Amino acid sequence: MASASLRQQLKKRGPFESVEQEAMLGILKTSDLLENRLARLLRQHNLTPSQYNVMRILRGEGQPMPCLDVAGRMIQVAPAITRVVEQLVSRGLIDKRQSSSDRRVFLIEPTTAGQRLLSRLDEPIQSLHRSLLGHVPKSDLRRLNQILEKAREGVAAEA
Amino acid sequence: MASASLRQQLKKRGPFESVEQEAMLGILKTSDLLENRLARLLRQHNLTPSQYNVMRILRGEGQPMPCLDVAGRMIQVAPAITRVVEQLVSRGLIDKRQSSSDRRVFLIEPTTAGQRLLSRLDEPIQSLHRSLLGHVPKSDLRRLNQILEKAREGVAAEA
DNA sequence: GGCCGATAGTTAACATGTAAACTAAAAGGT
DNA sequence: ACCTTTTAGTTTACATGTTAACTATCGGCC
Repeated sequence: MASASLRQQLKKRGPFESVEQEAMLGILKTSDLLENRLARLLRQHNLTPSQYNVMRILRGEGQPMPCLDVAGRMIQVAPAITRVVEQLVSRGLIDKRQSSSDRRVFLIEPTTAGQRLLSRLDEPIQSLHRSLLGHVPKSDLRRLNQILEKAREGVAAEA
Repeated sequence: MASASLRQQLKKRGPFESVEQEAMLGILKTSDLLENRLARLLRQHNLTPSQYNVMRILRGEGQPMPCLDVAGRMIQVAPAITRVVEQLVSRGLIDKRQSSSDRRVFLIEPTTAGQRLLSRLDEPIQSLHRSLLGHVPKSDLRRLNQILEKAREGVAAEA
């Protein structure tokens, strides 16, 4: 193993140059892994992650919501929402109607079909979450959530 | 605030249904935030995140590397690499040559121009990392890295 | 030595995300 | 009332990622 460790010595200036960098890469990589799994599950129900997100946000809100408000809660940018909303409307999962008080805004909300689909997904999604992260102790996950939230606050702040 | 808390009571079954779900969403959201910032910085140097990743992996390896090995270290799938490699070759940042021992494999490595570009990016990238995550105590980041690694192990395992 | 499965990589078709320019309606100042 | 600015949303053009089908080469096996 002498040559292997020699090569390591040559090629690595230490695996990471800073804790921040390691955290950055770790978050991005973990996120990709998780998102892949989620996408795979949703595809079985003919939903993309974006479509699912929109539905989930609408349910969380509990009342009709302007398109751009939905976009604001995702990372996505306006034009992406326009398309996703089109798709969901054409599949009969949400309704879209022009607001009477401000004719610029279009309000969207789930149809009953959309609500049913979302309910059917609750169990599989929960069970995916458990199967993906269930092996991590809950205390660690709580700690993780705290730290991530702290991280996001700072990122949003220095806009 | 009576009506607000009433509405909350109606529309929320608690913000999350499980720690796992909260962690999942937290990771995905944080990752999106960070990736956006990184992409913005890289764009100023005419690089996409994928292109930068390929370059970084090649530098880390320290010797010519088959295309698919590079793909393996990213989340990406083969065809994506083909295109990214094309772009990098056409911009003179990497070299690509057919292996003599196995003519199926194409080895890629950074050109000196590529190495220079990468070096020029080191400082801005580090400084981005610090500006994005510098407000989180290092001990928290170390803990975060541990937990994320643990999470990834389990996810990879239950393939 | 010729077939057969596996592997490296590419091509093509398509869904998704992003940026920039545009339309329509509201808000506000004069 | 009119004109300018702002805001909600769409359209267009393009870069990126993903899947499936394909080519070329290797390796083993008979």
